[in-house]
Amino acid sequence: MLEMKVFRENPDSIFNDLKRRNASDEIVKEVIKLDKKWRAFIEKGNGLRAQRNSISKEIGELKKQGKDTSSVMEKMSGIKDKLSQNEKETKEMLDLRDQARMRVPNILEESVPIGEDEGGNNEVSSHGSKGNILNPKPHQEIIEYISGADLKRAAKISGRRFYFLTGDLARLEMALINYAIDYLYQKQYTLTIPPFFMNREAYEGVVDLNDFEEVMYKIEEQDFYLIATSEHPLTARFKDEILEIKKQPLKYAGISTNFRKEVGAHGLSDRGIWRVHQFAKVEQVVICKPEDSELMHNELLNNAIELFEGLELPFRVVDICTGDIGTVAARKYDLEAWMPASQQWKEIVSASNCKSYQSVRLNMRYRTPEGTEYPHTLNATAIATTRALAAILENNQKDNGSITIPRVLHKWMNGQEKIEAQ
RNA sequence: GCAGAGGUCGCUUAGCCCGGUAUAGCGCCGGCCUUGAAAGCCGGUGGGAAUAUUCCCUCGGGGGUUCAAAUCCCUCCCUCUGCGCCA
Repeated sequence: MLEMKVFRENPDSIFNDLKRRNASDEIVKEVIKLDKKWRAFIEKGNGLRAQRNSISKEIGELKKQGKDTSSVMEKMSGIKDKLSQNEKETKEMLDLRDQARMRVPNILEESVPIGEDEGGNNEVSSHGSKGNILNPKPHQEIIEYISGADLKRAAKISGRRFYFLTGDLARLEMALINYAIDYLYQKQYTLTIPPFFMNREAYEGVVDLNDFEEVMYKIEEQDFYLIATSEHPLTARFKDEILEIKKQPLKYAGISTNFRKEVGAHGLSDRGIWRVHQFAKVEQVVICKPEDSELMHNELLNNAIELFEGLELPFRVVDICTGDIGTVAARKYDLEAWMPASQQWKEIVSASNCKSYQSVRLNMRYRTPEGTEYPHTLNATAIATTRALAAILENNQKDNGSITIPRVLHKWMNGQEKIEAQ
């Protein structure tokens, strides 16, 4: 949600942004209109309350002196009626204003490329080499012959898009997690294991409202949603608080299982463990002063790049365009791994600068000499295990069916260097 | 889950019994002092609306009683202590 002062002082910045997104600006006009009405109600209410307070004082004085109060009491009852009517209208107007305001997307950074969909994304850089694999097998086949996962029985007891990770592949997942955690520890990110359930109110602070239908699972009959990423609890953690951000930004490494409905996703490219309802992810989360957020965005992106360079995987960095970026982020970069079997680049990391969009909704501020200010929030994948595993399986497959384990992971695999076909 | 005690401005805390504009300390910011700093002293330090100046809101959330609620009543949430249960 955008700060109200943007609508009041610089609405053109929103209108221009929506033009770049090729989106309607009706909703912005609605917010501005409702805000004016709300302010008129507030003023009227303040006047009534001022009257009420002064009459109330008068009554106190009169009673102290033992004088008659019936005439002022009568005046009071008229004011109280008007005030309760006004309070109802004021609240309604504020609710309407903020319902509309919630639907206005973040203002994008000016350099975000313009485009209709993912086809408009810009490749920024590429890393590693694609290798030379003869007849590469897709990861869902490799999983079978190394006995790395059991999707069939997972489907029997849970449903499609679930899996048992088994043996060396499960060990490899733990190695990836440890690899990411140790890397971020060295960069001063505080490891944080969050709650996996969050209530609706907190959740509204960090996501697009559509996500409630399309992404998060709701616990039946209870005000709980399963988290879709540790970014959500880590960012919502300081809701309604005034933080002390000294020099250093607040930096966290979140780790959790993530739960996603994946509504509407189908197709060949989603087989195996690429798109699943449940997966582990190490996430980077930063809360910082506005002036630091661009720098921190680069840091998060560089961390992801270094992690995947360490894994010796071929990947590229993509600058996400206006049509593909969504409502919350002001700038977003993805890392896309090269998948030899399908000959496609596929998303493995997403790094977003949300600016103050989340902190406004969360009512999370930090103290400055002049008062309070909304901090910027940023998030980026460090390693999402299932996708990293799929990329490793496809890129590291050998002619004899074995999989070489990236060197940086050996220390968490008891020195094991490859996974053999069973 | 049961019983008791609690939730007050960034943090700590007084006020609650007995209703009438929220107290003090710490931290932070500014000023004085100083070669510089510390200490000391002085002032400021939640949010909103409009501004020569003001006005309003804010004591965990919601509701009620009252001319008037941090204070009384109801309700929900959370924390602590003890008991119970438990990986």
